[in-house]
Amino acid sequence: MARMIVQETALGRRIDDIDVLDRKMFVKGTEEEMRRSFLGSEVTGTFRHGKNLLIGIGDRWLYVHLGMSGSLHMVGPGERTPHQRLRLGMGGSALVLDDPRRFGRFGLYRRPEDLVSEKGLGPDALRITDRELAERMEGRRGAIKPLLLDQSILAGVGNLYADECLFQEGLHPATGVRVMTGAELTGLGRRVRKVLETSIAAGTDFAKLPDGSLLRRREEGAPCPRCGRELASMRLGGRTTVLCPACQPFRADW
DNA sequence: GAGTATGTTATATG
DNA sequence: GCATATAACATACT
Repeated sequence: MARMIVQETALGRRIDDIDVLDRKMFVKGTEEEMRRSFLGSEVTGTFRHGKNLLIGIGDRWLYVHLGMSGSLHMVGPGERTPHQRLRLGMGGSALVLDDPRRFGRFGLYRRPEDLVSEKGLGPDALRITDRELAERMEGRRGAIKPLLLDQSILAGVGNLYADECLFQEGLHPATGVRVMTGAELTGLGRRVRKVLETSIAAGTDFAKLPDGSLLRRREEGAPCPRCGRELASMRLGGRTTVLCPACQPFRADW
């Protein structure tokens, strides 16, 4: 979605002002380098891989990761957001990175390939094939959910979407990946793409997701969208995990 | 004050 | 090397 904002509001526009409001989040490259490349240059394109976004400006790519609470906005003249961390001015309006918790990051890359290799990212979750997913899970041990969140296996699945995918597939998050069948892995690959596509189509507004989506009300004690029984919550890999114990039976004999 | 939160990374442990 | 758990990061909210 962040990429779409840039595509629709910033593409082709010229940067005439730069405001780095949080140096701690500026993790790669220098402000000098940014000014030299960006000022007077146009936004030429975007590139996304998993949760990482690159915005081409001049001869550099602006790297943006939204962390847990970040967001991108195009704001009008004089307008500001509550937690601005970076502002790129263009003809009065500005592209703003807002992030209350400051877990987000930004920086500069020379080429998109550098981002993928430097971070060791797996295939993008929207484009990964069923076979690729199955292959990359081979030889692994442990519960499926933490593996789904591992950005080096596939890039782009976060905690909430991992829960949604496993729920849709009727798989308990702690299912041992070694006891999963080929068909289950294939189904999961297809589900990952489907869940992300559906969310994007809904503008990441969970209320607009189809009936039967866990994300519409992902909380302990809420009714399971499929069977109506109470959803349970547990911690897995340090992350809150919501599931339906009835629809997602536990089997982890690895 | 305590507990929790959509992510990533470092560190310790088995 | 691999997997797991925990803490840390920084802030908002219940």
